Amino acid sequence: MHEHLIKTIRQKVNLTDEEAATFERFFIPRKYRKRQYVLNAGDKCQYLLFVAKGLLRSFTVSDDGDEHVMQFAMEGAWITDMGSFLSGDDAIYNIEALEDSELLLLTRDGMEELLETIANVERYFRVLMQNSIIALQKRIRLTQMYSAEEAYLQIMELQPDVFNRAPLQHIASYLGITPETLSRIRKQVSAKR
Amino acid sequence: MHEHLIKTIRQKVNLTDEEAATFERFFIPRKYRKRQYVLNAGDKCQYLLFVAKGLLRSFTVSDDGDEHVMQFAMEGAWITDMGSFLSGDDAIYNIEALEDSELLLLTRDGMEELLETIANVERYFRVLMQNSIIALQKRIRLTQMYSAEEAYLQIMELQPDVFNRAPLQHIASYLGITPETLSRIRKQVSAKR
DNA sequence: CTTATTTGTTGTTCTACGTCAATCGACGTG
DNA sequence: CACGTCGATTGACGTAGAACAACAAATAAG
Repeated sequence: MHEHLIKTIRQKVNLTDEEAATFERFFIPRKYRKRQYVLNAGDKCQYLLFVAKGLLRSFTVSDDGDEHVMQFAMEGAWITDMGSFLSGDDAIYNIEALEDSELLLLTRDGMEELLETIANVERYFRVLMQNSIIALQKRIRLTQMYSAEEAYLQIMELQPDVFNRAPLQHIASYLGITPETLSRIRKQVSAKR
Repeated sequence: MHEHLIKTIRQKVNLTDEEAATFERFFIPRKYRKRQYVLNAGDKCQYLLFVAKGLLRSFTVSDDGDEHVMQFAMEGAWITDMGSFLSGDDAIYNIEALEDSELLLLTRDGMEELLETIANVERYFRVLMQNSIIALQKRIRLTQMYSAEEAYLQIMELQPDVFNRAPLQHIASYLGITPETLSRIRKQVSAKR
């Protein structure tokens, strides 16, 4: 279960075998069933999560009860409530397993210790964060410049691996549209070809 | 002009006076006039920019010629085309001075050298990136869960310093609405009180 | 001070998407 | 196997915001 983690890290920075072994030790493996919540908004987010297997979503719930998906995370991805994890504030996001999933959990203390123990870890996380920023900006442009249909076509073309696994209602939420609208878009798209 | 930079860094990590002096030396001070472009989409983005004074915007231009604002940056903020700066790809963003501005420019090589020379720099940038992620996620939720009017009211309440300085057309673009719609929203809002 | 240019406002019309409600199918559970 | 629940689809109708066009106000330029 940890091999995936090490392989992912080594795509961005070098780790000696010894370092890799140390690194692994800080992660708590845990399994979640489909529909199980990994984090509830309002709680403190205690972990940074690495997805070894499965699919998760993070989302907020607005006053009127509507859900708004922030992120999907599949194998090899990280997910957390960054604000809560880093600052100890109450979490604003919920995190839910959309499939049976295997996660590797890193606590705040664990992370701090890792950053101090292994030189390249600080660099790894910086690079990881940079890539997240690029992805988030891309996502902002997606809804800012494209119609719902165009945005839908783009994500399906560029990230089919995630979005073919996610339920339609959550894809709609991710795009900021209703399930009804997404359903109509899909109908139109399939009619066109 | 560099004092602001050092003060900003020291809000997040410790630097000895010696380190601070070294740090400063890597930054190229440069002034830009209002309306001047700091970066043109299509060029390589050579610098990470620290705003010592003034106000900038980064934005993309879509095929139909519409502009889409990604970010405003005022004193104390950083701005760049992250993808281009880090990977050497062509820039997709333009960066323009909205006021006469004083910037401190850091090259890619300069950044690498700084990361190697001063221990806490790596940490500083990681923390900076983390905060950017939190801010970007907040921004995504802004348009995902709120109406244009609510979103407008929120940014004006939460970041009045930036948004009271930025031209309305660019605020509209940031929110993903037309200038006409923003104008009507403002009229309604002011009528309500 | 006068004229251009840019930026913001207002009115009218149009459309993409939302809302509400009903239906159908796929699962999961007793 | 019947029933309840949940997810997706479809239809009818409503609305926020876009598009287009004209105008006003503010800035810049001569």
